[in-house]
Amino acid sequence: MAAGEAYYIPVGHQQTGEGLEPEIQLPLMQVIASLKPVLEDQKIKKYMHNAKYDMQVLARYGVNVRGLAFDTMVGAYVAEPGRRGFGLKDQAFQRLGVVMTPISDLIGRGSKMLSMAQVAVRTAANYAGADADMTLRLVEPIMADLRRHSLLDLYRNIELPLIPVLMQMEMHGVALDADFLRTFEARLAEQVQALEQAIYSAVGHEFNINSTRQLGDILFGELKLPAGKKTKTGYSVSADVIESLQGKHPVVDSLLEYRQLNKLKSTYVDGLLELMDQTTGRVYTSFNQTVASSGRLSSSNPNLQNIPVRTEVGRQIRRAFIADPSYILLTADYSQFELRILAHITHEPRLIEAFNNNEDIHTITASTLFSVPVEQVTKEQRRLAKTVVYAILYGQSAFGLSQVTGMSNREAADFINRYHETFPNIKQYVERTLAQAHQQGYVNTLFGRKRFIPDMRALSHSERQALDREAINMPIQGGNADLIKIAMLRIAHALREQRLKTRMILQVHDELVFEVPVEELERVRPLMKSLMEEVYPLDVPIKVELKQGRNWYEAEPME
DNA sequence: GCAGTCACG
DNA sequence: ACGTACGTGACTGCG
Repeated sequence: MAAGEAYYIPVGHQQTGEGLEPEIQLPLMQVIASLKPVLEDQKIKKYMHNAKYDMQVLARYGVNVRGLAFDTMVGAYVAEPGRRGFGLKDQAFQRLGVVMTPISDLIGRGSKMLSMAQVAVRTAANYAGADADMTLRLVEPIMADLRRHSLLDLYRNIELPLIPVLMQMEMHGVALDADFLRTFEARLAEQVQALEQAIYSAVGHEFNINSTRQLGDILFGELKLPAGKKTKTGYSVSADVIESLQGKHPVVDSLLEYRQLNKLKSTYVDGLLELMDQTTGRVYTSFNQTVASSGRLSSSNPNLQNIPVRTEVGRQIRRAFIADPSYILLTADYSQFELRILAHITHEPRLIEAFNNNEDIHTITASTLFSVPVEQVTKEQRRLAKTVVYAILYGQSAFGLSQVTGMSNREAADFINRYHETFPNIKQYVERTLAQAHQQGYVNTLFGRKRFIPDMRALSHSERQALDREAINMPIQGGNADLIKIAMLRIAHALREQRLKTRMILQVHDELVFEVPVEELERVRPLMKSLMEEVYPLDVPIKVELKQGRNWYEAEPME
């Protein structure tokens, strides 16, 4: 096909539209049978836009697309991950100056939305033809961008082959324990209701607890409690502000508990039940490959990358994520991955030494932070230390640190100083990275993934600082993303080649979750561990922790 | 559709 | 004096 040329095969329209015989439409099965050999032929190259989606649709009709040579959505993302608008219409406008017809012109929007089957053949043909045509015409300019910025290897060797891997994960889905969720739902509903009543009686009247404005008026107006930080629209009623009011009014504790349990109920329990497929009992997330400017994946509908783990009651949600009968969930978690990448990039001797001696960095930091012996560090303290270390690394101020930890501004400043004295190369890395960002206009990861940093000359001080922090974060967060993506490719390859029934089902930034037939466990455990740990040799060892269980709660590693 | 809040790495 | 780690997505209220 050439630019400006496209073909449309009408199938499944409810009406063909004016002037067209019904015979213009072809039987679905006949069309599939004719196209299948072409679509499945490795030698016939395909250019697609958002291939993961179309390949999934075709897969449901038994067509396994081979020969994917270019995905214009993923290509545009790799070329400039910091920007938004990788949709076909956005790209056609940005790169070709073509204003495409939005789909809403054909099918409308909202509740009265039509399906494509209700659109006349000529209208659909023009629309679909434009999609195919623009996809073809976008390949060259995007390819040229990738080449110019030395991004072709990253694109060809990582992002493009990742598409079918993500597709398989999405299609396989995750099994849920619906009975558990419904029981949990009932218990939460009861507790939330009781807390509502407790809040109303503590305040003296009913109101909408979920309305930040009403809540703010009551706490800081009616009850005259001391207001904390402000937002654009009024006084903040976020958890840290309410926590600071503990002991000052009986409503505070109920309010905090209400917030936690209501969040759990609406987002997780109700949300998951809503999105569970009633026939398969599974949820099917989308792994978005073109959203995060650091190169990470994101997950939506439902988001399975933010399932609670930090509090015990929240963590219970993980009991709902189960393996099929005769299967086991296996999680493989990169331990302190970002810090190991940092150690590698910075060649920081103290960090490298600690990792080589197999010491637990966060526990050591926690023992310093809370002045307790290493053996007495609690889970909670370790978790806080972990937050603090990353916060400092990415430029948090003494003030910010004091807010999170509850220590004084002075103590926080001392802690940050001690941190930088202990790990002097980290400061050097920050300076080097900023210099590169300012001089070259971009920063990059070990595998050449780039994030462009705009010219800051016209920006305010705080805007510049924000960009600086993004620049410092990107090589670490993006490097992490590079490495786990490579591991995923090798794992997918190994599972296929060794004809294993094990399926990779989730990726949570530094963790992979597998559904493993019981009889494959002994084989798969060491296989996953070595593939992940040997993904790319760093200056420090890479450590992966495995855990298994009937559900995600039992299989949840330490961090 | 935005703002605020809160869940995760 | 100022504003105060990075990266995400979902839910709710409100105009």
